[in-house]
Amino acid sequence: MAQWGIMEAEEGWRKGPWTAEEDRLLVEYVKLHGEGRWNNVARLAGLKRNGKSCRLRWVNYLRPDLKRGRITPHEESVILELHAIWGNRWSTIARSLPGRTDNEIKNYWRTHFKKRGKSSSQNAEKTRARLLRRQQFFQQQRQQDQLNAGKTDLRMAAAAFKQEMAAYPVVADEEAMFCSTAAINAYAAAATVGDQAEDMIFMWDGLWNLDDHLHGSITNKLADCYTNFY
DNA sequence: AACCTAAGCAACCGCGTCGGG
DNA sequence: CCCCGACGCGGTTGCTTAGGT
Repeated sequence: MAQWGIMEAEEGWRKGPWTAEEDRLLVEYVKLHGEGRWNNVARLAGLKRNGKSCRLRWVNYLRPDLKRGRITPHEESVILELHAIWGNRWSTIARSLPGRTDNEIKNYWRTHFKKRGKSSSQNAEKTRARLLRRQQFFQQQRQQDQLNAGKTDLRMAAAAFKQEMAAYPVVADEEAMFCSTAAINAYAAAATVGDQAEDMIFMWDGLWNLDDHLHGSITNKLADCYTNFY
């Protein structure tokens, strides 16, 4: 790959993509000296990389406990759930997903959930389709729980949410779209219960045009609603 | 087949925090 | 108490790949 080109900083540090040989040297270094003291790598391992670059390469790519492959639906749901709680604190979220890095989660979030402006209707369609798949997953996961839980407060929670939503201005710019775990779970729960799905669909739709600065407060309120479900 | 665009992802950068001297 | 180096985190960049026209 010619990504970034092959660069050398004025200090003599190499930049850009790592070669297999560099990877091997770094792995050898960590085997011998353990993680940390990254600024020693250049001296002890013969790498022309600064410590920061070495640490990043190790943490995000070379660590043996890293999980390869696609994010599973379960992991996706965890990401959504924790993002609703923690916001963009990717490292905090990553701690709950063994084998996944903050960088990976951040990239995943940005790619799948942080929707950008243009062709917004297309984006909306794609996201709704994704939501549907997610909903199917939740349906499987939670069906049993729902049956056991007595599936009571759904309509009440939806009504409460409608009331909350009415207190906030709606922004017509889909740039501000975001996903809320509470809404997703609520949606999934609604689908599980079936006859109350209409209210939950309203809940979801209400989230499409929220401005970013409302994210926190809305998320908290949704979390409250969500708590009421289970 | 050629071109275009969006998605995916590795890597960089800047900044904040922490601990040792 | 201050300074400085090491480290960690979140945001951003830009190249590659995949899919669509």
